[in-house]
Amino acid sequence: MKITAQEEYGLRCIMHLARVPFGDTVNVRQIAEYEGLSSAYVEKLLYLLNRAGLTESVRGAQGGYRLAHPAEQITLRQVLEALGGVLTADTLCNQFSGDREVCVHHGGCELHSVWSFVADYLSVVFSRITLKHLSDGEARPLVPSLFARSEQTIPLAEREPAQTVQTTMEGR
Amino acid sequence: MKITAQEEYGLRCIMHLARVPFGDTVNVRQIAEYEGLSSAYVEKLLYLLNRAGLTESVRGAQGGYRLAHPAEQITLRQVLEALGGVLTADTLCNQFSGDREVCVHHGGCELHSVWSFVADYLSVVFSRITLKHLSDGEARPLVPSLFARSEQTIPLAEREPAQTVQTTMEGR
DNA sequence: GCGATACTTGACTTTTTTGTAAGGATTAGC
DNA sequence: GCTAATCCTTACAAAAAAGTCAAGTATCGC
Repeated sequence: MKITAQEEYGLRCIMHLARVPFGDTVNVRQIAEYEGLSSAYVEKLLYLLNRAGLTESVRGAQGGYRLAHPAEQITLRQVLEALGGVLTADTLCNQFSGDREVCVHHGGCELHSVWSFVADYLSVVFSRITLKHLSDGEARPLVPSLFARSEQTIPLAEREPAQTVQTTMEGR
Repeated sequence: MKITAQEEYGLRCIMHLARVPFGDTVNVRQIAEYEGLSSAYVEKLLYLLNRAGLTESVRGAQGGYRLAHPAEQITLRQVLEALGGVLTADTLCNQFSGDREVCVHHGGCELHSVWSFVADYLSVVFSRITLKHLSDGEARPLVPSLFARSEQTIPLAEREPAQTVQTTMEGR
C-alpha cells in the first residue's frame, strides 16, 4: 500500500497555493524552487490540478496559479482524486484479474470486503480534510482515532503471532 | 494511494494456503491454476512470504507450501509487510525528498501528521485482521466504522465544495 | 505591436515495478 | 542411486510510472 509520488508532490504544490492569501498567484518557478522539484515537473502537476478545476491559471507576465476556491472548500480527497485516483474496491477488482477476463474471485471474494471497507474509510476521512485544515495543522484530529475504543470492543488477534522465522532448514 | 499487484496477488496466494486444513501442503501449480496466475509468478510471491517466515515449504516430490502458523495467528499486516512494506510516515518522508537530501518540509510538515495518522490507522486495522478472519468472511466488521459517529462529532467540510470546473477560459 | 513572461500540452527518456525464464537444489519413491 | 517432482534464487524482459523536454499559445507591460 503506497502513496504515489504524483500524489505526494502534487499535494505539496497545491498546499503551496493554499498558504498564500486567497486570490494571489504563485508561478511555477517559485513553487519548484521552494519544494525542491523541477519546474517541468511542477508544471505537469499543476496541469493535472488545473484540469480538475481545483486551481486557476493566469497567463502572461505576472501570471501564475492560484486556488480556484478558498482553501476551506477544497478537500484532500479532491486533490488526491485529481492526482491519480482514490482507492476504490471496484478498481481493485477490475485491476487485478490475473490472466482471466474477470477476477477469479468475482462474485465472492473475502478480500473484497476488506479493501472496500478500508477504501470507504479513507474516502470519508479524506473528504473531511480541507487544505485549510492542513495549512493550519488541524488535520490530524480529523482522522478519527479508533484505537483506545476498539481495543476492548474488538476481540481479536491479541497476541503477537509467533515470529520465529523458521523455514524448512537453516536457509543459507 | 494504491495497492500493488504484488500485495494483492501475494495475499491471494497465502489465502489459498489458509483455506486448506492446517498442515496440508499445496503446490505452486495448484495455486497458479486456481488463481489464474503463472507458476513462475506464484513461485516468486511464495518466495517472499516464505522468506518472511509466514509459510513453510516442503521440497521434493509431493512437496509444496503450507502456513508456518495457524491462520488465526497470521495477520494481514504481516502479509502486506512481507510483500512490499506497509505505509509508514517515516518511509514517506524519506521517500519523497525532491532533489534535496532531506525532504524540504523536514521538521515541520503539515502533511506528515495526516499521513502518519492514516498510516497508523491502517497499521492497527491490518494487525487485527488475521487470515482466519479473512477466510471466514469476518474481516469486514473488524475495520472500525467511524462514519455515523463522527458525522456529528467532527464539525468540518460539511458542504460539498463548489465543483464548478471553470478555469481561465473554456478549456481547448 | 513587440518582447518578455508564463501557462499548455504532447512526446520522449528514465526509473521502477511487474512478470518471465532458467538453472540449481532437495526430496520421495522406486 | 536414479528419476521425477517440487521448491529456490537470481537474472532478465516487458510494462507502467515518473520525470524531462520542447515547441507551442496566451497575456502583460511598454
